Amino acid sequence: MEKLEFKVFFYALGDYSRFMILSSLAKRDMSVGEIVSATSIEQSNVSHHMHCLLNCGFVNVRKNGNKRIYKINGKVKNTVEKITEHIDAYRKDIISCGIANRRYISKVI
Amino acid sequence: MEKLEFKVFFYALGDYSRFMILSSLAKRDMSVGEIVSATSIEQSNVSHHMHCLLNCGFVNVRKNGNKRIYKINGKVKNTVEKITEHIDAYRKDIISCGIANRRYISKVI
DNA sequence: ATACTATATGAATGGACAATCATATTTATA
DNA sequence: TATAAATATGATTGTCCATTCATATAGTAT
Repeated sequence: MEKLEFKVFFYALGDYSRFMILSSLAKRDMSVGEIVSATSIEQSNVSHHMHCLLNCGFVNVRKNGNKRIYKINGKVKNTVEKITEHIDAYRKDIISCGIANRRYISKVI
Repeated sequence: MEKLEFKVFFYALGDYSRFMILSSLAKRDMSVGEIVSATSIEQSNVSHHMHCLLNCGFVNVRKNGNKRIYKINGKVKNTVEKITEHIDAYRKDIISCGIANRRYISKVI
């Protein structure tokens, strides 16, 4: 594995807002407005993230009236689900680790 | 899954240097000097990363003379191997994505 | 055409953190 | 005990990027 793949993978998936957006889209296709409602992330911020996710090929988009409906890529859906399962399975270990007590991480809860 | 677990998981694993250190330790236990040789990461930087990884419970340490031998945690080893497999499997998709062309990612290759 | 809704874009700001450098600590050996 | 080897620690710096705010664009309906 080379640095480029690694960086891209962790950059794109490693942001909580983007991961939440992808988790929402794993359930069903959604417009931007629906994503905003589902995630409580502010609209322009969602748009910025969608730009990133489109750029990655992690999502596709189609028009419906003046709405844009986003759809998650099948492989990405699989990855998101696996990571979610993994984190849930190791939840206790992860939470008990010292990193969880660092200021910058604790304060964002 | 909550934000805290997510943040910890991606913070600890999502750094390329730390991931390379963990990949090395997945093969065998190593002293700091051996990690430095294996990864070409500068010594004090390795020590900082080991501090983080110890803090996480991702590695354990034992003394041998004036050396410190680090050992990877079994669960983390499993995670590192799975992520490596995953990235290798989706390598082409990841590389072809627009993110890979961003300045800050391209220039680090 | 106008007003309204939905979404996108651009610029600015602040915070997180990896890497580096210098130095301290620990252990071994002469 | 003095010196050398191995590792850790502290402080600093630069960069990346998520968020926010303000505004632009596009589509719809009246």
